[in-house]
Amino acid sequence: MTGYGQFCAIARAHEVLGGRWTLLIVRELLMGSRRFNDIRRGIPRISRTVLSERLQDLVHVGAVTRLEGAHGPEYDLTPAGHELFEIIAALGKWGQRWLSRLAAQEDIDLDPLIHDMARRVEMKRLPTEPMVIRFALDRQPLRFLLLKSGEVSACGENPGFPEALAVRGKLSGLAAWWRGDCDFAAAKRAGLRLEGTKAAIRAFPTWFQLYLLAGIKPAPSR
Amino acid sequence: MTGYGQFCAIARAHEVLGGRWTLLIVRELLMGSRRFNDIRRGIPRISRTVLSERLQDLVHVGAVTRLEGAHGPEYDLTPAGHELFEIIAALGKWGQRWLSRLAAQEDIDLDPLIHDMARRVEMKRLPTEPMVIRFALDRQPLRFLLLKSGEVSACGENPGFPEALAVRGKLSGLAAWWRGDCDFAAAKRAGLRLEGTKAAIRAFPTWFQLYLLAGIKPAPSR
DNA sequence: CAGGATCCGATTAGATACTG
DNA sequence: CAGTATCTAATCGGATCCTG
Repeated sequence: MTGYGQFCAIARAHEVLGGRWTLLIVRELLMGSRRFNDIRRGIPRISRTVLSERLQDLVHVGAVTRLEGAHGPEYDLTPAGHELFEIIAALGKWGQRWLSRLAAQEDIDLDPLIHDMARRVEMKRLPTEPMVIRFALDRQPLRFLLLKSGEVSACGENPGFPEALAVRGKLSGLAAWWRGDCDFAAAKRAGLRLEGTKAAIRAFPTWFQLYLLAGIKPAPSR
Repeated sequence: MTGYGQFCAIARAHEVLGGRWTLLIVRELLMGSRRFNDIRRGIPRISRTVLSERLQDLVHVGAVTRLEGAHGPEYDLTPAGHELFEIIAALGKWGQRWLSRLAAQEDIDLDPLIHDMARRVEMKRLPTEPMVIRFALDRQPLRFLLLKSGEVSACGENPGFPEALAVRGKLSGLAAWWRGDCDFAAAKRAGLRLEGTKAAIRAFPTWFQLYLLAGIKPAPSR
């Protein structure tokens, strides 16, 4: 069957937005991604085929525009698309409040996390010298985060700057800290490790604004 | 693949709530349905198998409880489930504002509409005498709405009261009026017909509070 | 009424290869 | 880089039959 057969706006909205991946793509656009492969970096498990389909669907329902930019296609939200923020925010708030946060969230990828961290670097707090942070976590692919004034980017090999810090150990610890579940000391106790100069180790947690929803804390016990 | 592999609460919430039908079931529970087949009346296209699965999933994530009532199982929302209202409301608001309302919404079922109308009868405005309204629309199954003081119910045959009114013609017109897209006169011009005494025909639109989201109007042009 | 169990067809998604 | 085309594998959903 294809539709819900309902007059109700909730059902009709869910028909066009409820598909797998769709709202995650909108989330990426809300966070500022514009290019096809930029969106993919935030959602690495989506296939190109499906991303392409979903973007076309979103254009079709009027939430997204596709424009030929100077360096290739660019996607952007329409006014209707921007209003999807309310839905995304409500989903995120509910998730932060009610989904078990300490549960063994082992099946996550590093790339979306790095992608988010790169977007939320506090430039002003960075040392003036350019540097690179190495992420060598669990079974994740090796990643490097380049931090220099006015430029932050993630890549698979050191782009040629001094390695100020290495992040090792358990990805789940890094994610728990980033999500606002625990402070950095607890993340270390959960198996995250930093290696580098004492100064860099101490400063690292201050270089970022945490995850956008980190301030939303779990609902009281149960 | 099963999960999105993301740390993000939006993605994690979507993993447990984003399945087909799931949020519609929550909508029904928010509207007051408690019994298995009561939920089905509001969502006739769901199969019993899937409804059963989805309810179990919702119990598993902690949004719903299942209790053995005197007359069989009853489902209810937990505190976490009640907070899903924010997501549902955001979805509904977006749908009312941005989804084309006049588009040929021909593929809808009468039953969910009657189900909703039955919930939103304005008792005080009803005549004192019990009565029945016949719904004979398009290719929809014949339905009867029994209105008597303190009791409203929909059924497939006249339960034995005078038929004050018959509603005929196009279901899409009735739905458009109910959703708040047009007034009743416009619904008639779109192919809806009422048959009965002049007084009943005039009074009919006043017997109901319209659809919960009827007050949310479309976003300005485009 | 409220499901569980099974089977089978429809849909969807991922992998792969190819294009401008 | 940004896709499209095609094939196949996995998943999902509906119909049917059965139970307490």
